[in-house]
Amino acid sequence: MSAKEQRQVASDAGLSKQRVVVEAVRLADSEGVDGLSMRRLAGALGAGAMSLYHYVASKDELLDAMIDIVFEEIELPPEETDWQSAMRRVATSTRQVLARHPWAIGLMESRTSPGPANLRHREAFTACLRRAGFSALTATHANWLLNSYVYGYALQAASLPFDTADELAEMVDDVYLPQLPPDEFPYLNESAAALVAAGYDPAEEFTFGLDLVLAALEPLRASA
Amino acid sequence: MSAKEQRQVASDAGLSKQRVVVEAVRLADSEGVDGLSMRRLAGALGAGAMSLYHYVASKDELLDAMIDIVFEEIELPPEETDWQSAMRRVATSTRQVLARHPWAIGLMESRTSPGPANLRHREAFTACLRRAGFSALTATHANWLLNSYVYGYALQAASLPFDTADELAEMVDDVYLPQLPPDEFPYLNESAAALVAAGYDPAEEFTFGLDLVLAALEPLRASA
DNA sequence: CTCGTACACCGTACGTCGTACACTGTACTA
DNA sequence: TAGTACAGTGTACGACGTACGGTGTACGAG
Repeated sequence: MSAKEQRQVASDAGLSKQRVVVEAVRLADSEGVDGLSMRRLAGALGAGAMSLYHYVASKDELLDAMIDIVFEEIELPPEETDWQSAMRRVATSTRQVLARHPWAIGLMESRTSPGPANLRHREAFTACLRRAGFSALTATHANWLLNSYVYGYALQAASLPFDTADELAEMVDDVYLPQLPPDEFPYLNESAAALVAAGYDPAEEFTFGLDLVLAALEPLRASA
Repeated sequence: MSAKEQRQVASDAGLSKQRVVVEAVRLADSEGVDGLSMRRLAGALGAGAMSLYHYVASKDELLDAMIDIVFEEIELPPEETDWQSAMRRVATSTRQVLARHPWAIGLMESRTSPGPANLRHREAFTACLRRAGFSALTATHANWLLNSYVYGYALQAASLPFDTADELAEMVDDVYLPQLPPDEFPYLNESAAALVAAGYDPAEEFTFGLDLVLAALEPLRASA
């Protein structure tokens, strides 16, 4: 039996790096990244804590692998459409994935080496921009700008406790206004009132900035 | 002796919430947020670990207070200039502060309630936009867009191990290219080469996106 | 001058964490 | 059948956050 077949059998019945990391992501999703410990993870897998170290060198490596799984979930830019539609797809997908795994945002800051899925993603991303007529340098700029917007948006969204217009209205009345004296924070009070009055939907906020950024980038590409 | 005077004396000699939090920020800056423990913090202050709990209810509250100190360091928008210059000042200051305290970025995701400095900052920020002629709704959009860009930029920058053109060139040759097979990652290879050839300076990247975003927002304000 | 009270501060202890290390059992090779 | 490799584990160590029950000193009341 070859080493590969052994690996195959092992992954059918017992543990495997894939299984460990996937379960870790699930645990972090449901309990938060602070609730993810090697012992709890092992418990969820029906194994002893130390068994995990046969598939992961350390918890740090586990976290790196978890981040790369998150990147795997992000759509790659489709090749058959115009660059703006493609980027919109990627950006939207990224936002959704990061909303699903909010712990990933905070983790990205501290880990420096990108995983394979991350690299594949960057390659496809710049490929799309280059094909659309951006120079290598401008594509780098666009890359930074778009990613900054998406990550920053996800970061802000993760620290907000509401997702819909109704939840927002509720929070404004029950939580925000009580702690915002109108004489000290006139503009925030005005904003809060205006948002509630307009039926402001936080879900649409993302599109606004994204469209603005894409439109601003359009004239920078050397049209084919 | 009034309670206030007592507090004054105490802050001259012994501990105080201010001293605790400031030292915690210093520790997180030098050792990373993982290196910040109540015991080590107490040690740095020449006190016992449990003494800290007279000034801070829990480590979570300490982290919240640390974040608010970071917001205190960010410049408020000056009132005497045009809105673009003001926003540029704020954005640049935010970027610098977050570069000084990279741990703060990852912390923002998990803590939901904004501190007083954060609120003051938001108020001044929207005030500036409203005075420049943006509607309350558009000001909210601009707020999201600008903050997303700045936070996202800081997040990406924090996970990069280089700050100057020279360091970049060194990293490209020694670390990136060796792990990027040209046939699998043609565009990343091209980009890396183009950046090094152009003497690309990462420090200037921030300005590019910021200017683009500001210019894109300009037509959205109802000119006075 | 003494006592009671308040409060800043701390020592100890508990449960949990990551993980080093030495150990099982099982499966396959020779 | 003996040997080897390796998946999986049990125990133990040092560090963590923090509950709890102390100390000591400062000060107003008697």
